[in-house]
Amino acid sequence: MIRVVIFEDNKNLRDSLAMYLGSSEDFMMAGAFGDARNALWAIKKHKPDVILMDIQMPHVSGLEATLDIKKLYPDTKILIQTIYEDDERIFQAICAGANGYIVKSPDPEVYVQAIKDVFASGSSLSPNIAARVLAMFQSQNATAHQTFVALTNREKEILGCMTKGMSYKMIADACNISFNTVHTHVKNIYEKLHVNSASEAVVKALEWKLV
Amino acid sequence: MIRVVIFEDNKNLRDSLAMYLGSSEDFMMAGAFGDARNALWAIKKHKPDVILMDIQMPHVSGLEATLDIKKLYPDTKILIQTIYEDDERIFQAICAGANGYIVKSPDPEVYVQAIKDVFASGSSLSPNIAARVLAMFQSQNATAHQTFVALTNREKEILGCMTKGMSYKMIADACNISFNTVHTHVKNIYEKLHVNSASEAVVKALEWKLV
DNA sequence: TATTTCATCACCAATATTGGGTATTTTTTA
DNA sequence: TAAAAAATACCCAATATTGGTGATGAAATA
Repeated sequence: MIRVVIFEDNKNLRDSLAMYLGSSEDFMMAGAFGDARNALWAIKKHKPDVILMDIQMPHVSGLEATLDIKKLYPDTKILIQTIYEDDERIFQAICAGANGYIVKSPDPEVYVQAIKDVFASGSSLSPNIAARVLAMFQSQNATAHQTFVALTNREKEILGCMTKGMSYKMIADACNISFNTVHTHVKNIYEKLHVNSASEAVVKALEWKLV
Repeated sequence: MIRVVIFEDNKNLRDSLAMYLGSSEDFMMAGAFGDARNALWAIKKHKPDVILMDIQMPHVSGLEATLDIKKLYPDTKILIQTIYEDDERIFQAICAGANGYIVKSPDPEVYVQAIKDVFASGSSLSPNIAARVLAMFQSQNATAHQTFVALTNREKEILGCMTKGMSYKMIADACNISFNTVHTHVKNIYEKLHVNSASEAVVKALEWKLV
């Protein structure tokens, strides 16, 4: 049996979920709470295997609670359930240590399956959440713009120096060219990148993985 | 009906999958191939909605094929199916543009559900693959340094402006403070970050996710 | 071969940044 | 409530950056 604790501020949903899960032989409902203020105490007392956690709750958000719980009980699986599908919230939830993220559904079997998956395999993502996660993952490791910004080798080298915070003088020294030549290259880089300061150039260089 | 093409070198599995999916009213089996050498031609001809792609295949690996297909047909969903669950392969598959990643299963319903999910929601991940992806995601976005660099809110705000390439003047304007105050904050930021130029500060801000 | 691109260098002038110091007010914390 | 931290602001001087123009030789390209 999987010991489950629920944090969900909507009383209706909380009660129906508790009843539905409690009536199953696979689950042992260890507690259901309307907010996460006493979450740590509840975890300590009820020792759940899986926690079903709403994001939007009064007093303490589900993300904060997740962070706190994971610090003390890293092995307890936390399944975020929410109506929000924006990248920012998904991102925060994952970084807080969530083991799964499902969108609220009227079908209780969705919860049953997700809890079982989290318990057995360590994770569960709704298909549309999975799509967002993969997209974020891809964009973090993207190499898209390289083709569109044609920096010469020297320019890339100098831009690389700039991302290390080097001044014109230092770059000139490192590349064995004159200060004025560095200046010229920098001007060309700025034009190609459509920027007009070192900071902007550095940000683009890192974002677009030009160096 | 969802048009499906299969690339799978194991003839037994390929044939049984084709038969199983073909007998369903939800799917239209548009082709099943033992390797991906003529993948692009096959896609062009059969115009599938979803491609079931094995990783380990003779001649051309499923990852290479995925990369090639996604370049020309970015909207065609590619579902990787494999026995491998190592991080490296999962990582490569995602970066190649895969929309889903499922572990081979003896239960054909697993494929049915995964294909439907990919088609409807854009993605599908086996629970244990999802766990690996989340773990990679978390480690990539580890926020170790935050605790050690105590920037005030105002300082973070100004550092944020700097990552957008704004000058002191622009920052002063945006934050409704004087040029001199911006100067003071910048000096404090540089001291806390142990840097002495905007570029360096911006790089650290991005690397350490301080903004 | 003619042309274009790349890498190099120089000069000038305007503007921006950086580092130093000092100081007041407000907010937070002990 | 007293002390500390944060946010505000100003001054000065040295240095760095930015944008402009112009130019040369080498290498790649058409």
